[in-house]
Amino acid sequence: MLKVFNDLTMEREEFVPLEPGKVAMYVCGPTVYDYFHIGNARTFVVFDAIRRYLEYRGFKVTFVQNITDVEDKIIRRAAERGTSPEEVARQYTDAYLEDSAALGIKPADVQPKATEHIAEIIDFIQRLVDRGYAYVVDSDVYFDTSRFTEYGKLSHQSLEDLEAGARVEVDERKRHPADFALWKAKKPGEPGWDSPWGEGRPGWHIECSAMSTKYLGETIDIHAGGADLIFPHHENEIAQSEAASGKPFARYWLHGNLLNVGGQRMGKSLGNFVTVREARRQYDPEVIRFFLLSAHYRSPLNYTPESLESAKGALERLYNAAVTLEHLARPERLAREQGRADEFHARLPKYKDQFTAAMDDDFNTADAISALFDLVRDAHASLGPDAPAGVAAEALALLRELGGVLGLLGRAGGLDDLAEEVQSLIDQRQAARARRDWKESDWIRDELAAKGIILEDTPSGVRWKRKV
RNA sequence: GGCGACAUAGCCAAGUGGUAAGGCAGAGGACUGCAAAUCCUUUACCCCCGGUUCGAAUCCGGGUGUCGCCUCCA
Repeated sequence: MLKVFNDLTMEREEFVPLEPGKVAMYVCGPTVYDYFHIGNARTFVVFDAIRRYLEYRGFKVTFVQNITDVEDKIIRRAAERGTSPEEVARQYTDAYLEDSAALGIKPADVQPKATEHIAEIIDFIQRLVDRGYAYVVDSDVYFDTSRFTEYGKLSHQSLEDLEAGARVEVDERKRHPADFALWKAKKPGEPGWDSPWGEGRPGWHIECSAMSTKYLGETIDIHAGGADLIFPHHENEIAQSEAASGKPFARYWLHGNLLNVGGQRMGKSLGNFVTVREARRQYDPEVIRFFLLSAHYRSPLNYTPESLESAKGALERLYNAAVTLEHLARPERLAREQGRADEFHARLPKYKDQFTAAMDDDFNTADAISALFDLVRDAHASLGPDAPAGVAAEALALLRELGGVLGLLGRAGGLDDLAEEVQSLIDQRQAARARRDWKESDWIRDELAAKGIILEDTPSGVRWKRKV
């Protein structure tokens, strides 16, 4: 039974989608004004893994993620650079898609952009105005939070609590400090679209309500994002959507914890961030992905160079196992040993169950990964050089299957044909070893290492792999 | 002030009542021409103090410390 922690109820609940077998899932995407950083990546990677697991579990998932391509920061960035907001948005949308692909994040089924849904957004706001949930001041439109009695149900705060926070900017034109803009009147030099209230652009929160409703319907199964979006963003989405439709907006609200650096939140404003782009120069993106999945998604996770190194070592161990298994799985091998391998073979389902149980438990990726390591250790210990190829092949298939659920080990195995030059060097080295010419032998090994080919002399013959 | 988390070995991190997973790093051993990979062995007064219980890292109460949200932010 799949259990998920629902931030709306603050409880772990059985996951039951509205329509059996189908999941409507919406994850808030990036505002494209800069490269995204590893902290942002944590959320995207985590919910990508969750999506993959739901699919693995047999659900037909419709995954929607927006791209916010009109917003204050984009406009500001464009002004700084003397270019247009469209240009800034285009550049960083491309960068976002490229970096996410590198992190192994599957493309969304629908990736709507705010600027391409202005008509839907205007309709949505109009509905709120008509129903008395929004009011117009000059050419701005605000949501009237006082009218929505359940306001605060996600962040578990009342309007009074929020007011007491005293960090709300005072704006005399708003009826309540917590009221937020649905439509912002155009200021000189800003992009704008015609609307019943004058030229302007949408507020941040409304796009998600409008686009989620358009592509997934009025009530969706899962709405997710980073924990920092709980308030005000998701609170506001609930208010807008439920005020407009009169129906529950999302059944399960999932939020990923933030990534810390030096015990503090990684954030643009703190200047302590590392973009995925930068990190990619130093680490294989799969290492970054592994690191981001190495803690439970609702736990804090601290970013340090050491933890990345640790992730690298761990991932290498998994890949080493894949290489070993692939060698053992070669069909031409003669298997002379059967006993231990048979017992191991019988244990394979256990590892799959272990993995599934961990993921069923509110997507415990850290625990699920440990099932991979348990499988790998058992495989190494149980499959000697003479183990049957079929068992090795099955173990490798399972490792790839489970790794794939997490978006890992995509390159597992895949012993491609070596370049002839490389193969002849290996042959030369074998000849040198046969005549105990260690100098020549070691020289060739170093030579290949420089090309990223690692040689290992094993009881069952020389074997090679690519450096991670 | 309000709302909410977190505190487990050198480091990272699972574990929601029954002898403390997993990874990284370290040490020793096996294998190897040497390596590499791998295997075996090895390292925890579970932040503190009370309480509940036959039994608590796990539940309750009280501390201490760290963090997040309450303003744009994944």
